[in-house]
Amino acid sequence: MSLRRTDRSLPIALLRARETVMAPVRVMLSNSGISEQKWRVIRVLDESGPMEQTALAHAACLLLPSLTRMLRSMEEEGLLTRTVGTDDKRKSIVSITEAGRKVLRDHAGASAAIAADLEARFGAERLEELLDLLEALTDQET
Amino acid sequence: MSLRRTDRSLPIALLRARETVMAPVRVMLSNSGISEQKWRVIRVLDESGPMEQTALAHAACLLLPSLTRMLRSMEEEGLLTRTVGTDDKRKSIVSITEAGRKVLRDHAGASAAIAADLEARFGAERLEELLDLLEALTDQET
DNA sequence: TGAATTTACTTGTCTTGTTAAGTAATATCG
DNA sequence: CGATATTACTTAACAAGACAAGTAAATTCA
Repeated sequence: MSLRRTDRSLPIALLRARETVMAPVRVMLSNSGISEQKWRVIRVLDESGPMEQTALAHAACLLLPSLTRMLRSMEEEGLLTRTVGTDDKRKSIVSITEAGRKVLRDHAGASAAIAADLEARFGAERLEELLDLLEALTDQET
Repeated sequence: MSLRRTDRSLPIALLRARETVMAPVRVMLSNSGISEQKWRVIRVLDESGPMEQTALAHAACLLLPSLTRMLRSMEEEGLLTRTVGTDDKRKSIVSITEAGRKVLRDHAGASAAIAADLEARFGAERLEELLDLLEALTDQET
């Protein structure tokens, strides 16, 4: 009963692939003062509109405690707002602000350039294939 | 210049896929008292033999400062040993111990079962295809 | 209706991620 | 040879990951 070679272990392969892909993104983000996690939060909010924290945490791949702390500082920075749910007062609805959208706009060009470079070097077709497989895998075990 | 849909963003797709795949692994590891990161370290050491910290950090996808801290506690737990390099005294060579190997053996069965379950549900062929694409992606930008 | 659950966060604690700065050993270059 | 890099870690400080416990607002159900 022996273990798989680490480069054929899916969790490890996913992690290594992500580290590779993130390298240029980290450079971009370090020039913006925003963390990788906050970048995901505002992207999800911009894409999906105002949403509850639980849904936001799930979509941005964050745990609720981490999100709670981040939202506090992001609210102070003016990137988003939180309002108590009208129907259900336990919920808090998070919305992106214009300042938040500006951060996205300010880096959309660099972000697109990084994606385009990857697509050119890895191949558009293989990239689509990979994204399809990843999406299928994620949908697998909901 | 707009951003890619988050489920078509490779960094985010990789992260989401990994979260999905890791769920059962986390359950297994929580029953062992060992963290996901320490699990990677002993797997790499078992696979590749004694190695320097820089190489180990790279192979296990950890930053050196994180590794430094982890190695201290793992050494105390008896999972591995560190020796100063003979030729170059800056280097420290890390080796897995018998106790470390025992941790691997103790969970190899559960680990293989999780991998087999995934393979069965996702399909062996698609899994190989996905691993090939991930490996190609990782090799892309060395 | 009201006691017991469940849900949606929040807080606390500890480990790990991340960046910058520090230290000691080795390599390089004038 | 000796001053100056460079390399291989280590330490420090703060953000984020992870798990457990806490709180307040719904929901369920006897």
